[in-house]
Amino acid sequence: MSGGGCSIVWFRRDLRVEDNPALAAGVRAGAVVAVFIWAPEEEGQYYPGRVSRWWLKQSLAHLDFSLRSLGTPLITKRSTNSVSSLLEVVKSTGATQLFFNHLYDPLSLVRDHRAKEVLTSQGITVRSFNSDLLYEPWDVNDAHGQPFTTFSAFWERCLSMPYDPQAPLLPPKRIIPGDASRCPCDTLVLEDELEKASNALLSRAWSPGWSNADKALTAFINGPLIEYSKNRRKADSATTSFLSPHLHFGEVSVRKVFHLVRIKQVFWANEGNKAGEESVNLFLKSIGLREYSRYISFNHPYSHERPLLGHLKFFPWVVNEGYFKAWRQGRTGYPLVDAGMRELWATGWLHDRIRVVVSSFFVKVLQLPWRWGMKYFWDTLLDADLESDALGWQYISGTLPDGREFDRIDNPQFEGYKCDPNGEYVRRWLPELARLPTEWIHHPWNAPEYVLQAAGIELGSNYPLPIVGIDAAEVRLQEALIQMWQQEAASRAAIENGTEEGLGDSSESTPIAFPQDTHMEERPAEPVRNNPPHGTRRYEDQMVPSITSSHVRVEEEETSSDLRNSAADNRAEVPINVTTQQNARETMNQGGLPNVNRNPRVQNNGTMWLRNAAEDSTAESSSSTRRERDGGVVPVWSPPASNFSEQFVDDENGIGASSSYLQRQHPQSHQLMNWTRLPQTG
DNA sequence: GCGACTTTCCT
DNA sequence: GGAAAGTCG
Repeated sequence: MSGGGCSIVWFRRDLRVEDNPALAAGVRAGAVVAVFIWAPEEEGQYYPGRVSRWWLKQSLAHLDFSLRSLGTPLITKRSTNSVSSLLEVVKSTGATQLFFNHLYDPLSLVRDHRAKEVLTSQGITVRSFNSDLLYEPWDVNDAHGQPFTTFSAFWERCLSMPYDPQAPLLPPKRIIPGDASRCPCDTLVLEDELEKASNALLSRAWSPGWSNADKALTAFINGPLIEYSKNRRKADSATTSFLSPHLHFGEVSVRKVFHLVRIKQVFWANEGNKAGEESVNLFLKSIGLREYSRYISFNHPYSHERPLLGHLKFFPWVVNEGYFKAWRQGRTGYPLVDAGMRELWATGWLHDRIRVVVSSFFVKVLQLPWRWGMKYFWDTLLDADLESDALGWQYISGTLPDGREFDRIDNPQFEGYKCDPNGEYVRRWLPELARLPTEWIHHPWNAPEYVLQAAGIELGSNYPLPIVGIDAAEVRLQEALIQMWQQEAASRAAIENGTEEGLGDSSESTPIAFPQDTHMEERPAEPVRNNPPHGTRRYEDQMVPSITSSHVRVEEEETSSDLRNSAADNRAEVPINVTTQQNARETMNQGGLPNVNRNPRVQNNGTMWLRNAAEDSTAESSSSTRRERDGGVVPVWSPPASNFSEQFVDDENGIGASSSYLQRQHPQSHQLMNWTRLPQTG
């Protein structure tokens, strides 16, 4: 089937040689050229953060080493357009086939579709595989063939599928190298000099790379796993798997994790070890959440930027950059929150429990827009993962059908005594509180003066008073919710009266720009593509390793005068409606190929992203276009799933959305956007 | 062992 | 808010 030419194996977030179906297919087909394309500008505002790039750098080196020892190097390419780079690689190597593994974030869905389309039209055989999930999202449906809308139902179904997830594949024994002599490597600069210093400590704690991932997995299964149900909610103990960054980059196959863990479970079940059995269930559940994040992303590609429940769109977020800064710097006056934020700042890592605490505090107490928090996580987490983080923040924000109630505030004081009962975690990250007795460690504002004095604490001076009181936060939250429902009702009424135009551009439903003064993303008014490819962007927040010296950074709050203006620039782009060529005719009337592209940042990407989707998705074409099993298969718009539309915000626009910014961009508002299958081949 | 009550957890 | 699990008489 190889027909003489070699195969390109396109590595992305599957940086492993074991259980890698795309690589296996390439090896089976003959000579292989392995390629990794670094095109971060394609990610828009989700340009990978410093620690994430550090990880990637190590992981690529590791993969290159492994591939070389099997017979072929990893060719790295620096690009601003993955698809055209692929095409160049194909041409310069004379390849006739392209293999890659699926990804499910909205950007990849569109990019990969385009890659298939473009390369197929050049006569290249393109095949793609599932390597990232136990089951492809389109294979997990309810009795009516509809996607699930709650996690537990979804996961129950996954665990009771009639067929097991595929057994992991062994690594190839050797790889016949394709001719890459005319396809030189680009050097990827994934960290600059400044970042190197900040990154130096990371390698003490972490070992990226697929074989290290494998070791981490084995160590976890033979160690902490059995106690997982007991220990998993202690902030400070090394009882979690620490697999998440490995999983993010696909260094370890989730199917291998699943199989090994299941084997252990059977073993413990036979021993009658109930705790061990339960531990496996709980651990698998966290694997299930990762699956679910892809599932949600696939079925609702806007979930990283818009609440899945429509009414949350009307929540009056507190746009207060001072709060945001205090949260980032761990200066909120709530010890558990501050300890967590400083750990994140210093290490790029947070225990899952602490992520819940700090993000819940962010949304419920500070009432800052959840997407700011999500973006900060993206910039700082070692395991930053768009799908998982979007799911996490939506859960915390109460914007999922089965998420937390929005009106309930988690009290960091009580949470503190649950996950850090002895205050050790707080003392480690907040040295200024180190001498405070455990009795007060999670609520120093209640401590008697003499206790504080003895501990060397002066509240408001060397440790802040609570930035917002819980009681005040509760009151404000109730008021905000009342306002939200009023807005929602008003908007609903306006739509029913057909006067939605009249409501104008209410700021509540306008996406709120990520503050620009945080140095975590590209500087304002400077399109990404004009940035130097790397390096010169500043990550000041992350670069202050000294915790104690950081507090007195009294920077003036430049309240960004043009939040409204920058909203347009910061909103992540919207995937366009894409179809296969075979089905292009059916959907052509929807403007399947965009002719409008108002986002200066994505002009180079041409047709990949579309700011103004007004032309798309009239969704009249209810063509749930079934695809052939093999070859250039793509996600397409699917017909509206009317039974959801009452509950979910329509992915393009919320139910009851007023004529906001979004509304104007997406006048056809009542269809649930959905991607159908990007089927597995091979 | 059992029912009423309390606490914990929920993606 | 409601299920599930723990606790006490």
